Amino acid sequence: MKKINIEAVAKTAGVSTTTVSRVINGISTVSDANRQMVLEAIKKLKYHPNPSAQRLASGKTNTVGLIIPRFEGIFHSYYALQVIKGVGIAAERARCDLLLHITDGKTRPASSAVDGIIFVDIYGCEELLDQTLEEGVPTVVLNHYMADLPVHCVAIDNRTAAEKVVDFLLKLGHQDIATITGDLKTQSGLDRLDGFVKALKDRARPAREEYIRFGDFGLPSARTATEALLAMKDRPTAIFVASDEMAQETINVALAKGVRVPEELSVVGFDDNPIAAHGRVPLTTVRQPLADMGRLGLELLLQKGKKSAPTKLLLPTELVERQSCRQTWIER
Amino acid sequence: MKKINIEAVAKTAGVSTTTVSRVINGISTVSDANRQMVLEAIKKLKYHPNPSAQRLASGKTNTVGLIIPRFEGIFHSYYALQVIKGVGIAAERARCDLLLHITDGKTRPASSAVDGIIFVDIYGCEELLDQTLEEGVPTVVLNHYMADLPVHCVAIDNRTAAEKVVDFLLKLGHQDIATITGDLKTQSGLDRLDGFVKALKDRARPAREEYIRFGDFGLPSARTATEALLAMKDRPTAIFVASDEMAQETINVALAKGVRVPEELSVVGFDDNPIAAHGRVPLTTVRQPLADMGRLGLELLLQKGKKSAPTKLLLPTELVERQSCRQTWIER
DNA sequence: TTGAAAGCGCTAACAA
DNA sequence: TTGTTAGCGCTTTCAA
Repeated sequence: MKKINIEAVAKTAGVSTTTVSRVINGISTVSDANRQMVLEAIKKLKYHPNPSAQRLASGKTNTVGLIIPRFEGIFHSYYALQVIKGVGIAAERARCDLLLHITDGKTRPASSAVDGIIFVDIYGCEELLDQTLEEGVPTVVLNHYMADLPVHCVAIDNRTAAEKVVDFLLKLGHQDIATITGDLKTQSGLDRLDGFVKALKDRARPAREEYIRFGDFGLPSARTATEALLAMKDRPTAIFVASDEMAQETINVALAKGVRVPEELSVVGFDDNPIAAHGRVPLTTVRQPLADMGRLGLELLLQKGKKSAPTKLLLPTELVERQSCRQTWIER
Repeated sequence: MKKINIEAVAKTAGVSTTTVSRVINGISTVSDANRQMVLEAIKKLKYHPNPSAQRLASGKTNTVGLIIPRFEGIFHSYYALQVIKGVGIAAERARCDLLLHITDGKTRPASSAVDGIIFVDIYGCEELLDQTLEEGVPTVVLNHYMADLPVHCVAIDNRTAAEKVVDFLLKLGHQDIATITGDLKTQSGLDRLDGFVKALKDRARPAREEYIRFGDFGLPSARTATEALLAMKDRPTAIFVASDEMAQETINVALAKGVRVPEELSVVGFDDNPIAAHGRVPLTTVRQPLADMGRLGLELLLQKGKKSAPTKLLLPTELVERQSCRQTWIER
């Protein structure tokens, strides 16, 4: 049993290896007759080109490194898998290999192993990012907008999203709007709060300080915050919660205390986590295009490479109205 | 600026490329003096071996393909990311590259691109599996025990887990135990039901047919099933639900109907999804070693290769007692 | 439109 | 313990 390599194909097709290579790579300067012969030989021998050899000879890896920071939160969140899915499907479509690297912030794929690198979030990987930029590896950062660094970014427009939520609640007649934040060490947590505060300020309805409660995306923090909010003498009529999971907990706490949702309390979440659509009170929330973020990240990397100026994409969100919010004037 | 390859290192170190190669690959037949020189040269030049060249020359890819079937369910589940994490961390430790491939069941990495392949679940990828086995690529299937095929498997012992749950509930004094199943098209769904039924039968307490309600891992199905169960004249005192998410919904429905949990109804879930620990009623559930499953899968692939007979691993689960179950005799 | 031949960067006999 | 040398399988100039 002989090895099936490009030479074997060339021999059975009666052409040179160069011609076979041309057919494989879709280079047009091959006569139809020869192309047919080669194609048949390939099929007959069940030939598959050896990727390592292709890469070595061409200098192109056709591979993108996908780096996931190894902090626990990311493995419990809804979003990481959605982003991976987006990147993965785009990669399959582009016939590009994905090198998955779950990192502790120290290791990453060798530059010569990839044409580019995608960071899914950057938390704990700042050094790695500096390295790749220094080495000139084309790089995209997802879900974290880095204004200062010369790197492609695709992120969610959390501020505008928060603004939309505020406007939505104001339009429903709410005067007393509170928020339960996410982890302010994360950009999403911070931006959602900033957007909330700024929106209220811009609309001459500055947020009361006691209406801002700090959570960390964890359920216990949501519980505590909600309890504090509901125990207030002049408690809010609406709460903007920084994640759907937390918002679910807010609803649970409210209902347990006999506070009806949405009749007495409106709640808005963030994520459009499918679990939120089916809970006791279908949650009004903000949908983020997570899979799109992944897809765009890959496409950006493939198109731009390192040539162009860093592209910064801020993806729009969409408010999904379900049944956890209510107009205040209905009950007046 | 010259290219930094193994020859450049050899030159600055004053040795042959072979010696450099030996140092890189940790082959011991190198004098300490030379080793030092080489190491210094590597550091000085910031040299990184070219993986494609290494692979081509050695015939070993040092790469494992990780195949994820592209059906929606898998991206909404808690488990996929945990398994990926397990595989990923083990791969980082073994200094082995992971080729992530999200597939529609048609495409997969070329055999020559990987030393082996791991399927995370097999749903929709049966053909691909046949191909890899036929081509003699070392293969591991995770989360699906395939008794007949000569392939390494690492899965969860769902039957025994269900049995444990039954024994636990029986010990608490429950006579009327119901179950809400997962999607019976999945192996986990099916095995959890089988284990449940068999356990009751073995203990001479055969399950009543009306106490078996069919869900599909989706929240609406859990809601419907729970409502039906609670509406029964002689409703069960305990329900074993095939996933934590569904179990949460069961609790929600029960509480909404004024059925207290655990006082009037005990509920056991499956997964140990972190969200279940923090809900309104901390959920008693079954913990599956998902990350371990991933890790073991990779280690198995690396150790065994295709040489040995197929290894079939069934990982044990652990019952995590929280507060959603209660002894019946307390309230009597 | 075709093919000969020179690498791509590395590993592994083999000989010294 | 070291180095020489012949590939690994492919791409790509260059000349025909």
